[in-house]
Formats: sequence, structure tokens, C-alpha cells
Amino acid sequence: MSTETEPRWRRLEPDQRREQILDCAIRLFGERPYAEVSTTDIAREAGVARGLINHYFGSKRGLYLEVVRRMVTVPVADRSAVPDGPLAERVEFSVDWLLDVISARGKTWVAVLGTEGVGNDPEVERILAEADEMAAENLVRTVGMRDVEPAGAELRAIVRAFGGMVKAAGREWITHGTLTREQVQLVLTEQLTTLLGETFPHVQRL
Amino acid sequence: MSTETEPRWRRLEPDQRREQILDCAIRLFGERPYAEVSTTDIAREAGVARGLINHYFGSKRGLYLEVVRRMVTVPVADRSAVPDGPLAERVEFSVDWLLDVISARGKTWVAVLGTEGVGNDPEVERILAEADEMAAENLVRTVGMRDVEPAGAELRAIVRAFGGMVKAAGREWITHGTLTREQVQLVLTEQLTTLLGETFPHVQRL
DNA sequence: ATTAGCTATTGACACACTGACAACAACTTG
DNA sequence: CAAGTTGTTGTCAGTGTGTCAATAGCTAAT
Repeated sequence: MSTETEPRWRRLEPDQRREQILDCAIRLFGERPYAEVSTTDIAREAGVARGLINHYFGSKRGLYLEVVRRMVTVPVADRSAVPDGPLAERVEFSVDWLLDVISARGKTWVAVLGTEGVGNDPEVERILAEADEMAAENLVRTVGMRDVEPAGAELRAIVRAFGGMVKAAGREWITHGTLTREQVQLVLTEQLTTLLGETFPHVQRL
Repeated sequence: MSTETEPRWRRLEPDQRREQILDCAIRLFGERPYAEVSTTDIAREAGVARGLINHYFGSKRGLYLEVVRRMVTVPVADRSAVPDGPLAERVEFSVDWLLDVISARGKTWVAVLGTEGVGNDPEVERILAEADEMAAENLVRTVGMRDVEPAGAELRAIVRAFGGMVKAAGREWITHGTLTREQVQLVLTEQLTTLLGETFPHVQRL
């Protein structure tokens, strides 16, 4: 008989194992609501003992927060490619880039933005708020509103509000198919142009 | 000694008891995330046995859905009070009415719409989608876009997208206090006016 | 007033899930 | 090849949920 013994499990680098578990968790949390995904399910999916999840993420909640954090992270725009024309053109470019990002994320993206409903988790809310803030900041810089720096706080708040429309429009396009990309592009471009070019100055004058 | 015996508990009409439990659940779910509110907590709050919750709502999830349904229901606008002027005026009136509703709900409202996170409950999503649809429908009728009836589907989709901005702007105003009501009013009015008066015709021509 | 019937409400039981921890085994290093 | 390191496992106690038979508040008939 052979002394060659197949190891019952492989010992991975902490980072690898963490990543693997996280991937499975992302998949499962994307399919079912939080309460209906047990750590046992995740452990089975990852082919791992349940206790290992606690070892790496502390608790189920900790793992969940990691998942949210991961899915909500948005890449930063390459600002060197932004045209140097009038506001409308810069806005159009930015919106186009935004829709590219959304398109690339596709199903994963909508899983994040699907409304959860009652029962706010302050921690989750904080993560989401930070992501919104970064997205708004990013958008403002990309369209290059350098001349309104002193009113930055108000501007960012308004752009964050606009972000709500971006998400909703994205859902109409990606998940419901009730709007085409061209339609969304047109709507968001015109809206944002008006918002930055006309409405915002009016708001400042209030 | 008196034969007068104080009842250990009162027997209520099913509807009353249901309502009472629902009220307590709304309060608690508004304060803490779903997973951190136990049925025991709700039962204690309502001064009732835990089993009774299951009797009335089947499961904790069933109760939760009821809570969401209740909080998300938006009153229908009184269309007789809408002015008969140009689009901009009708829009301003509608937005004002909308902000009144939001203001009245206040903290409760943001508790529902505030958190978006991973772990979508399809049932919850359906409820929210229906509410969005009704709100959009309501808004379209209130501003009186009768002349575009044939393109109703596209218009409603666009207005639903706008609804995303309403929610986000409402959060900036109510929870974060980063915008005043006047600012929100101005932004939403101008945006919606542009959207209906200019952008929508462009979209139709696509 | 008393009793009988109805059902709203309770209390306890069984089961599922989570987090903690000590023992174990895969891998590394000298 | 031996000894240490630590990634991984399996189990245990505590907590929360759903079910169900028994109980008790209420009402109407006698």
C-alpha cells in the first residue's frame, strides 16, 4: 500500500484564502438576502470549515461589511483623457465614462444598489456614503469645476443628489431594460449640464 | 377577600393587535438593522408573547415585509389643487407637494429609503419598485403630461430615474443637513422642468 | 348570575445558526 | 529530518426562530 497521502485540505496563504472566501460570499450575498445566507452556506461554497470564516472576518457581519466595501469601490477616472471644450462636452465625456463603468459591472453592480429597505446598518450606511462622496468628488473634478472651489460643499451635495439619478437610471437600463443606453446617456448628460451650468449658480445665489 | 380578578392580559380584536405589533415593529426596525432586532424585542415592546407575532405575521420576515409596505406607501396628490399655468409652475407645485410629504415622514422615511446594500430581498425590491412606479405615475399625472400619452412607458421610466434624485436630495436635506429645503426645491424644480420640457422631447426623437 | 363556547393569547419545545476555543495537521526552517 | 509555526478543523454553549397544544379572556345564551 502506498504511503502517498493526498492532503485532506490545502494550506493557503492568508490573503488567498481570504480572497476565496470573499468571492464566494459576494456570489451568495448577491443571490439571496443577508438573513438567508448562512455562514455554513458560505463555508460549504468555499469548501472550508465554518469556523475559518470567523477566524478571518470575526463575524458574519464583518464578512458582510467586507463584501459591501468591495462591491462599492469605484475606479477613478483617467482625467488626462478629458476633452478641453465647453462644459457640455466635458459632461458628455464624463457621463459616457460613468456608463462604461456601470456597464462593465453589470449584474454585480445592480446587486449592490438594489434597495435593501428598512433596518439601517449605520456601518453599511457609512461605507455607502463614503463611496457616494468619492464618486461625486471624482465627477466634479473630472468635469473640472475648479472655478467654484469655495462653494465645494454645496456643489458636492448637489452632485451626490444627482448620483441618485445615475443609479436609478442605471437600474432602468441594466436590470429593467426600460431605457436604452443612448437614452440614459442623453438624459444624464442634459440633466448634469443644466445642473452645473444653470441650476448650481442659481443655488449659490439663494 | 375580593373575587375581583385583574386579567393578566387583554384580549383585543385581531386588527387592533396586528396594528399594535406593527407599530412597535416599525419603531424598532427604524432604529436598528434587521438582524439586530429580535422578535423577542418586538414582543416585549408590544407587551405580548413572542408566539403571537408568528400567529399574525407568519414569520419575522413576514412582519418585516408588512413594515416595508406600510412605510413605503405614498399618499396620492390632490390633483384639483394643481395650478393651470405653464409647465414650470405645475412642476414647482408638484415638487413642493413632494417635499411636504417627505418632510412629514421625516426620519421614518429615510429609514426606509436610506440604506442600499448587498443582499437584496426580491420581495422587498418588488414592493419598493411598485412604490416607485406609483410615485412616478402620480407625479406625471399631477404635472399633467397628457399630451405625451403614447410614449407613457419611456416617460415613466425617466421619471422613475428622476425619483432617484428626489430620494438622494431628500437624504441630503433631512439626514445630512447639507442642503436646505429651498435649495432642494430649486434644484429639483429646475431639473424636472428641463427633464420634461426639453430632454424628454429629445429622447423621443432618438 | 352562571355557564358554555369561541378564539385570542400564552408558554414550552425542537431545531438552526452563530461565535469561541482547543486540538490537529500542513507547511517551513534550521 | 526534527521542531516550530500557524492555517484549519470540529465541537460546544448561547441565542433566536417557528410550531403547537394548552390556557384564559371575552361574549352570548340560559
